[in-house]
Amino acid sequence: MIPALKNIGVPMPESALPKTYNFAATEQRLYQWWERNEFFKPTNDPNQPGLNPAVKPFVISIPPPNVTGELHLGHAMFVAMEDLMIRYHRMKGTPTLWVPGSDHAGIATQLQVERSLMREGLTREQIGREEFVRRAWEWKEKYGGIIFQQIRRLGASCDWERTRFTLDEGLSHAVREAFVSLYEKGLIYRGPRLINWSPGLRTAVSDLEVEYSEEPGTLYYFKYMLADGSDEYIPVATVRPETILGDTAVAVHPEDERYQKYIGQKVLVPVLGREIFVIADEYVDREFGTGALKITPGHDPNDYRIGLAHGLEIISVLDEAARINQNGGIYAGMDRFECRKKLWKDMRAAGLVIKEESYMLNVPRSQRGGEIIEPLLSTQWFVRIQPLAEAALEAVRDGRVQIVPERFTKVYYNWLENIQDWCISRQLWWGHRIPVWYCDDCGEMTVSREDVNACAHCSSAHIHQDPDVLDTWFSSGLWPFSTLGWPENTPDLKYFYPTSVLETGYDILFFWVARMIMLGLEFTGQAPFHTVYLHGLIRDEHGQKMSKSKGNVIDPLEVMNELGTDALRFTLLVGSTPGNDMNLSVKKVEANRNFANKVWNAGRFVIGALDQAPSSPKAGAQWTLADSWVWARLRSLTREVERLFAGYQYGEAGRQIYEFFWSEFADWYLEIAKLQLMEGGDRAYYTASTLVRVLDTCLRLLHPFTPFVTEELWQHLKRACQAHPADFAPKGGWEEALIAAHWPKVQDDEGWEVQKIAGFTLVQDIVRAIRNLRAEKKVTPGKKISALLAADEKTALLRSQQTVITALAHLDAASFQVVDKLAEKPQNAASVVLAGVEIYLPLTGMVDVAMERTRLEKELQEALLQIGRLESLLGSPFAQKAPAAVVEKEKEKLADFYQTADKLKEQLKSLS
RNA sequence: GGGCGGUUAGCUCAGUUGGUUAGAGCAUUGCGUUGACAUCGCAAAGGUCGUAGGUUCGAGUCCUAUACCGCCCA
Repeated sequence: MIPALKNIGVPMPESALPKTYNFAATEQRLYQWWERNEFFKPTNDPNQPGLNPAVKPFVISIPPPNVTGELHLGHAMFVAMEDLMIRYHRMKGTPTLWVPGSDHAGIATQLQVERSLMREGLTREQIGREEFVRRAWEWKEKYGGIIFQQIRRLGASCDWERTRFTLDEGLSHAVREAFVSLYEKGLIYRGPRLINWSPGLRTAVSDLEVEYSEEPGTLYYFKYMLADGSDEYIPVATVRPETILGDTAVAVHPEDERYQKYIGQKVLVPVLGREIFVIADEYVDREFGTGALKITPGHDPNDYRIGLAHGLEIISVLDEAARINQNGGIYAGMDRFECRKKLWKDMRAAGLVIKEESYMLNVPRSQRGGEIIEPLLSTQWFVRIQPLAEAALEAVRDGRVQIVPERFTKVYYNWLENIQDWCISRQLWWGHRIPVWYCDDCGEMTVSREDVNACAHCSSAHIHQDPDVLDTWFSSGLWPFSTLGWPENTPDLKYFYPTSVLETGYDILFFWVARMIMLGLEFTGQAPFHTVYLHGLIRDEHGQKMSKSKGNVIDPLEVMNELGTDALRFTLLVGSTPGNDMNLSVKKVEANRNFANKVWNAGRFVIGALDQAPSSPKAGAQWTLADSWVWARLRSLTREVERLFAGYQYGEAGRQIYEFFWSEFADWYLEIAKLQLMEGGDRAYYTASTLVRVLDTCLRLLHPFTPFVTEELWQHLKRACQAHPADFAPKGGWEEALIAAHWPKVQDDEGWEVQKIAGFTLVQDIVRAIRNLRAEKKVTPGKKISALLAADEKTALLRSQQTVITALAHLDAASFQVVDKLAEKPQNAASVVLAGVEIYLPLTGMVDVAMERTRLEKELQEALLQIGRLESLLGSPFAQKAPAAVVEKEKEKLADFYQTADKLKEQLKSLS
């Protein structure tokens, strides 16, 4: 169903087509035209009368970009991929919905607003929470639309009327519902845990937001003196001396003979002099360091676990800014790294230092700021993730969700099988505030979907809401259904959920995809999509990560400005394979800009060709060899594209369309069409018809890749055809727009194709051979020469193709001759043999007999080589074991080479 | 430590049920412009498909081992 066109201007200018495709004058105009004519809206809309609920829609939720983010190639990639899928399904006639939206991006946005405050000399603490949030919204209103405009430039055919934002009322409602519902089920809890603390941002972050980087550091060896006053000590090694201040045990392996005697004894914490026990734990690696391990449960995840197991005291020695707190005695107030130096110095003075060693550290750094993350004991909110994870694992295991490429399923399993509870509270101001109120009187918590004024337990009005907000990914995790209206059972949710494909980069498989599956299953009972398609990351042309500091960033907007959106899209789509990173260079985009121009010019030619076609044919179609060939090839291409699309092989499909369009349709058929048009009459009529059909089909196949140039050209084509009395309309007539035109139908071969393709291939080979020979003999391209072909059983075929061969090989038609056999070889002729066809180019005065002999001998040798190869192949078990068709093919080749060799021998004889 | 990916032409990459002379774009070389396109055309050169084994009539493609590069998890 195509929406009716409103009368709001034509989609193209009236003037004749320019020689070069002008993307700058096209893209915006077409985009607006599509959007205004509601081509981006689903054709079967549950909010409109006449919904057919039985028709299954195709739905994608956009991976929401940061609301104040700027377009980068990652966006360009997902837009290109998703728009391709959307356009394809739309053309197939499926009701299609692509839901756009953006993410409030807690940390990123808050930082931006803080930065702008800083320019006014303000901090967020100074202006207070309420004012800060107000300003953040202001910021969002001001800059939040930019990313959408940029995504529009990429040609994204989203339904913009359904645009969502994670902090919208509806989505906030969904977040509340999700939080409270999980809490009520006991799947959300609050408590002190060792979490990852970002001292710069002053907030907790989740495990996923920590990245580990290998960095050179030092392993510090020192003495843990026994508390009994003896000189004995246990040597201990650490990479973080400042945490010594928080040590609450020294652990050794229970079977370690060196230290067994100390187990249960007390040792003294350096400088502080605190007494702590020596404990035994199998976790200790006897080979590492000294084999004795200091235990700091307050500042190391592994120590934390040991601490819990042994009931050790947990001492936190760092504050929110990672400065030493009062537990650090004389070091209180010092920065963590400063303290490290000072303490070590003091220990050295105290004679406790043994040695230092260079050591490769695994430093936890913030994914956001890059600062060193501190494991810190802190009271936070967590999602008890195991039950959710198990359901999410099952959904992939039993195939309800399919991950493409398949290898990522293993990564997915591995992560979910070892998942830790998810810390969801953030000490930020920009985000969904945690819907929990604490009572100042009775101390109880009130967890509520609605804002409350009184404690649910004692009715006290002395309550305060939890100051923290939720991890942005908590709201993103609800995205596929919250954007459709959940928790309300809206018509959109009923009809469009579950969505179809979730397309994104593999780098957020855990952050986002896994969480959507978990939360989707939990809240809707259904997997939020049936397929996860993961694309790779985009790097520079040498595989380096793009970064501002390296200066190798390619700005998609600049590329689009210079080379056009279609060129960029085609490059991203065709240059990548699922799940693999791609290296992008502007050179590649240029090549594809050229392709868009090629399409444009082929289109200009076809449109011009209409003038040469009579208004109606006198008789039924008499297809030429070229007509049949191009048609057969096109149908084969259509089948291939369909097959590849079904397997998410979009890149390969694009390459094949490119290949066909340029190397077959433009290079060969168009050239032959010129000849056929010149014949006039029915020949011209049917040629024009073929040109239109092939171009039309190609534009359809290409449209999901390069929407702009194809739509523009197609509109021109349609208009030109309609102006022609014959119309040449495709089956079913011309649709309003290519974006809503039907996708080419796959058709099976009818039997005649193989022979036509073989015949035409021979013509191509002969033309190429002649061109080759001419180039070799330095015959100027303009010069028409005569040719003589001896073609045996191919004679009739080649005679019928005389016009084609002579024109494409620049031969003199009058003296072109195809004969069955030659009684006598022509003298002074350059010759070549090809699939049993002898080709002679009489080049009087230009043929050096000796050189000709050498060349022919070389060719003969090659033929004999092949004969040898094929004979031994066919003499081997291959002949019995390989499928008959494969064997037959080889036999035919052998026969051809026999013929060729014989003829070469004769030619050589006649030369002497 | 575990897992995954890559290794194919000078560069960047395709090559998905194994089918027998391995493809493209860019770069290089030669020739060429009076109407589709110089954002082009015609032609040329360029590869023991990382290495070593194995399976098979047949391996770039499947299996095993291994080297190097990269990524993810711990």
